[in-house]
Amino acid sequence: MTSTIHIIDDEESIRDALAFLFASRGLPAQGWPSGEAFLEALPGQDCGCVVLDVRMEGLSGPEVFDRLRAMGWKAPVIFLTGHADVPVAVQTLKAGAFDFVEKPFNDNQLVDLVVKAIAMHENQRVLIGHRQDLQRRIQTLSNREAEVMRLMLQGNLNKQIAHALGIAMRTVEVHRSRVLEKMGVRNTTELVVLLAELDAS
Amino acid sequence: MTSTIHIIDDEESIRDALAFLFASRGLPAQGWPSGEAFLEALPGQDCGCVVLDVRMEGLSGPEVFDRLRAMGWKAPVIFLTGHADVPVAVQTLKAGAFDFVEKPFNDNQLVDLVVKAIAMHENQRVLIGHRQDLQRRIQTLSNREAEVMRLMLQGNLNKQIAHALGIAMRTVEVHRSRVLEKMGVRNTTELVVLLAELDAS
DNA sequence: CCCGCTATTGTGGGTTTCCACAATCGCGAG
DNA sequence: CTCGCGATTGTGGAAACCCACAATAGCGGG
Repeated sequence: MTSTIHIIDDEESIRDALAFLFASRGLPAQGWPSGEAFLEALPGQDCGCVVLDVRMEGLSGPEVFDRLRAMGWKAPVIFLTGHADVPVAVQTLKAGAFDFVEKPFNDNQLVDLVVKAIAMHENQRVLIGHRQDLQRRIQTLSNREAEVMRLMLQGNLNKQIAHALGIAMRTVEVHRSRVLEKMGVRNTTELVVLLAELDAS
Repeated sequence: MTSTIHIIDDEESIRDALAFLFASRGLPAQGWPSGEAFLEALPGQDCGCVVLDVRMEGLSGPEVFDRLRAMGWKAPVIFLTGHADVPVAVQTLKAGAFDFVEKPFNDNQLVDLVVKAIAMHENQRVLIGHRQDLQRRIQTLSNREAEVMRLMLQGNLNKQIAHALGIAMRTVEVHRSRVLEKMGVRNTTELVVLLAELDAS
């Protein structure tokens, strides 16, 4: 596992302790003294997970989280808090945070949590890649092809599509064939299955 | 909206205040003095939503929630708490609770929340109904028909299915036709679309 | 034993899908 | 103006799908 865990906390002792904990488990980690510093550097490529303190000088944890979400951030975010704050916990979880942990925490449990978060992120990265690949294929379709595909997906016969679009059935066959070729599938059934799999995730 | 809101709280004043609040907004409500009482009566048919206090004599809110989930309960559950308890909030939310609200709460916000929860439940009820209908149709298939359908859904030609099952292509045609008839669709595309839509929800 | 149901198979004919080969037209870019 | 691309269409032939009509065999229940 090569993903880096990014620890954002204005307390150096906490950052170092966590970095040491993760390093001792073979998990690469990097600390950031503030949300601002992290947002400015914004290391995205190798990020496996963010461990984010709620209370910080400057931008708070939830504020950093909002910024990340606003820019389409995908890596999981685990909040740490030393103060019981139910509304913040509820709000961040409902907004998509991976988890919310009170200090003091159990080392093993935090590591397990981080490992789970990284694994989930990895799975999602694969799915996102597939979805982007599918999107690229869809982008190669001409307008007409895309239109024919939409009607194909409704289970229409070629002659029904021809009638709907006011063109010859031979033309529908041409478009249909090109759609299947560009989408890399054998037939309409495979196309529906492919689109459905990625729609569901 | 005919769904009932079930309020579970061992404090009669809270139950009555909430029942009054909901009634004043045209939302039918019923109070229960304990989790035990609710679990014993277990009104399921008209339940739109459960509002559940965390701290109670006997079974606690989270314990009631666990019992409900264990029996496949579907209606949304909103927790109320007078004590900041982050781990409980996090755990119940991650276990599927609809929301977690600290007392004192804003009347309008709680009502909005309940209305949202009921609407979500209604949507899910419709989907569950569709899924059950689909399941019933699938149950009408003979073993052989179900087997042919599985291969159909993979985009196989009749002759491919015939080869895989070691039978004549004519037989595959017969099974295929009966599958489409029993599933109430025009062709394999409609069948895949139908199954995918309900799989995704 | 009879009946109903499922599984299986065949024949013949119609419909739909698929496509190689071929061609025209319109539009936009260089 | 030329070229490339997309949209459109036709011909002819093969493959795949669909099904009415017909039949046999096996199994379980009454």
